Amino acid sequence: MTANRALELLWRDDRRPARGPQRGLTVDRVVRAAIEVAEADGLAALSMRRVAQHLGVGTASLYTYVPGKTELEALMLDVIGADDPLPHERPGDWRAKLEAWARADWAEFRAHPWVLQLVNKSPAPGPNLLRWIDSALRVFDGTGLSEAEKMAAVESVDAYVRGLARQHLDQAEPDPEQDRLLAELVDFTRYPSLLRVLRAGVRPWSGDQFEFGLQRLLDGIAALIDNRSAPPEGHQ
Amino acid sequence: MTANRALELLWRDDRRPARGPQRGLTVDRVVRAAIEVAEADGLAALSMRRVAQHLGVGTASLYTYVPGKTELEALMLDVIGADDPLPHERPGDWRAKLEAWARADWAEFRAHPWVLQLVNKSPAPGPNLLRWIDSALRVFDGTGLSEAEKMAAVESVDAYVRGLARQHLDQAEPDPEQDRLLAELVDFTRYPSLLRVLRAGVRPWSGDQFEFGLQRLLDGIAALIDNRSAPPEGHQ
DNA sequence: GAGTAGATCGAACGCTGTTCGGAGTTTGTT
DNA sequence: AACAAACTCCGAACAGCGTTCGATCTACTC
Repeated sequence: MTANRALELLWRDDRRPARGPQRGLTVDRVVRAAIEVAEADGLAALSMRRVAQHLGVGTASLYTYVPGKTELEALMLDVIGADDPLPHERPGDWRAKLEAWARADWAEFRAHPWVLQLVNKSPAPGPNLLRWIDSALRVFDGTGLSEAEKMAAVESVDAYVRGLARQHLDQAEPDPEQDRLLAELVDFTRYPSLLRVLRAGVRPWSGDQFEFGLQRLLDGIAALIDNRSAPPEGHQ
Repeated sequence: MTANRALELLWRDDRRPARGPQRGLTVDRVVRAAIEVAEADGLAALSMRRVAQHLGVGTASLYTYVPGKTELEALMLDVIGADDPLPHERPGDWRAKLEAWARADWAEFRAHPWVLQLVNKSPAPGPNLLRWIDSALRVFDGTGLSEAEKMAAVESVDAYVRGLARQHLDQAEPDPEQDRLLAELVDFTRYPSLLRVLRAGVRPWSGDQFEFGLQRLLDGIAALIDNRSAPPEGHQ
């Protein structure tokens, strides 16, 4: 079962074998090399051959450190976020903490697109993921939310940030030639509401609207929390 | 430029050539065949060879209908959502319309995972996308939101639905054996908040929490709209 | 009828992740 | 000291991928 081997790797069960020649590398060096390739030339350029080449090693040798590419990707993901500050360590109340984390995550995805493309591909949870979930849940301590609501709130903000980052990522940069062709092919008067938005200078999926949705979502969570902590008053 | 050809295809600029033998297929049949393959065996099984085989045709022939796989995927995406009801056509006020659309989209992504995996990969906007954006924007007519805010609201809900659907999709189904191994490898007392949530019977990223985040986000948007439409009263 | 643009598609190119088997190295046991 | 087991390393190969090339055939224009 490949998922099990992934688990063991993620949780660093590296009992080294007793016999055989000494290893020339470590799992960690392989993972770091993979990250360097992805950072330099993008996720599309990440291949076992490239990673091996970067390490000055035969391709097949990688398979003594890592069972396959999927597991390597899972390790990359768990390593990359290890140094980020945790949500509960940030200053302020729950809202300030979550806000700061969301902005940092958003910035991270813009800076390292490959992380976003890899995210959610992991076959098993790693230490960093669990650490992060625990921290994010802790942010809601004392808010009066139920356990299910805490988890839901965390998932919601996470889903929003990732979803918007993905839309932004896959959005091609504006190309005048393509815009010209589009204007030529499409009768935009058929889309009056869209036309009004475009005329107002708004660029859909540009990422400019990140704060708007974040604030609305946090407003909604705040309203729920206020309702919970407010004493049952007169009406109703 | 491949994106331009994609645009022309999406907007059906099919000026057929004057000379040469008659074509055995149409772009539409190729796209439909591709969708059938993805529907049957998943996106991973979608290859030009598979599509050609499904049509009883040589692989290279596909390239007379479609410039490449990327463009074929773009066409698949534009075709698949063509029959869905548009947001502004649904009953009720803006909130009811958006809610109904979000639920339908969520259900669609669960039923046809390949759509989610392909989404945002399109090199150019198709008719269906523009039609949908226009309709979604129309939902906010008369709410007092600015054009930028309307677009932001649409993007937010869209990002949330897609983000959560992706998390749910890539979540492996629970495996007792793997859970056992995880429990063996991991000291869960290091993650007390997570432990409390799990003990409460909550399954993270199960998708059960879809409604929670949707309602919070819509609450936040509603609060903004109420503020806008409320007459400037005494205090403030 | 000649010329030509286009349709079809087998074969090949360069790429991918992965497996196999042989050669070399270290260790534990006898 | 000798041997066997266990392990590392890795060139070569396998099956699959998207795409291109070139030959062959077709149907239209002049």
